[in-house]
Amino acid sequence: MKKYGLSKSERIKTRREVKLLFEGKINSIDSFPLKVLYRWEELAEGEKPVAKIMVSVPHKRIKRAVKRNLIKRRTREAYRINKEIITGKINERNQKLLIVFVYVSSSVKDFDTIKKAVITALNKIANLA
RNA sequence: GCAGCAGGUCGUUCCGUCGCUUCUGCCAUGUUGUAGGAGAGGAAAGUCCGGACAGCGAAGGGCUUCGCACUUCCGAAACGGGAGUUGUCCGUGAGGGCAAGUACCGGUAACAGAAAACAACCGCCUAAGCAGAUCUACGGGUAUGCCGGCAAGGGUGAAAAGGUAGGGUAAGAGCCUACCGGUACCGUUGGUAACAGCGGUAGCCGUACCGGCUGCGGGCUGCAAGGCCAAGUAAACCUGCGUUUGAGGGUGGUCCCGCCCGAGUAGGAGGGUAGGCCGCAUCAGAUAAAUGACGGAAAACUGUUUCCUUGCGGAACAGUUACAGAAUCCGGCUUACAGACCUGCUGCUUUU
RNA sequence: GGUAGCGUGGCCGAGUGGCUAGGCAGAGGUCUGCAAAACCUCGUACAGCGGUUCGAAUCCGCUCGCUACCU
Repeated sequence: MKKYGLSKSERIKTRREVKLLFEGKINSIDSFPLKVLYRWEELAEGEKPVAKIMVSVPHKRIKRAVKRNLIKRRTREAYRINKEIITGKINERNQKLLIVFVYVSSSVKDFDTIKKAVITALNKIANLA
């Protein structure tokens, strides 16, 4: 796994995994302007320990597609730069970690604000694990 | 110089670090390599029109229904575009917006007003016809009434049956005449045409909207169309109709002509699934949806400050750099948009 | 992605071209010793901007917001 990469395999792409996050017993962290939901999963046959993420920005709060895209890119970027915070824990537990970042503000925040929120959330996940 | 109108073009650039999607090659398959290439728009938007494409019985006829409607050219087509015609509204102006087939038939026109369309409430008139007090020279016949006539005047209204003047009359009226305005028709000139100009003829003379009528066009549904693969469940239950005496279905709002399938079918309640591939790209081609993040320069614009300068300008600081993100693909329309540039033109001001 | 529909006071909701009904809630008053009930009175309502028309909630465009359906 690249140290600062974020390829397809590190993103949640199937309906099954989304269902797990929103229907099962989940852990939630508020870190304005984000709400972070995460869940540890046992590895399936042949899988390696990995963290998979998705970013959600509701149309109800941000009307323009350009702005929603911008927020998603900034959030992914902030995770990409700082994901090493949790990579150690994942290898230690030998599990799969699913994370979803839900944007809860109604205005577009700059990169620094989002970055701080992501770092705070990742640190909490690492400490609680 | 300032303000503006019309048409067109563009709509940030460069460097560094770290990333994303995809294609090709290589090493030989790293579910995470390496090298090189490609990677949002003028509106990608709204989904308002039109087409390609796909499925649905041949998509045939009648009725119904929907859309369009000055002329001409372009266009595959469009409720599209160019140029033009007429009317009307806005603007000092350059210009801009809107409208336009037809009038045989029908409907509507609140409130106000006499009346909103074969007009007659007030009003004006009493010539002709009938009756006829007073009067009478006994022949009549006045006032008046009846029967009627008229459309000039009436504070309304968005709109009132062409306007002015004269004649005419009982009173009046295009009833008649002159001039003016409009309409229709004829001729002629120009124009492909809409139409315009000129000449003549006809007293032919209010308006708006809608329906109707006429002509032309349209089958419907839309890539969640449609096709394939994989996985899984329930061939079970209830009700109606039916098995060659034919239920039901096979595209449209309905009917008809004809054709086909047919032993099940329609509804209810309940259960399962909701993954992948094609469609889907002539160098964007994703699919929880890539095309970016951060930092530093440059450029442009705006504002402020002070200084220099006759002035054009220069410097410093601050701010701004829009609207907006492809999802089958094209042609238009509409809407959003910081700012810059080009061409033609208009108004005002100044100088010559 | 595509296809439909809706928007009328704080809330619900009628209104098919002529002053925008009605109910609930709210405010003030009458009544009462005080309340309730009843009665009377009151208010920047047609999502926004244009167009057609003498006149638009209504008809026609565009914009905004909301909802439903198609897999």
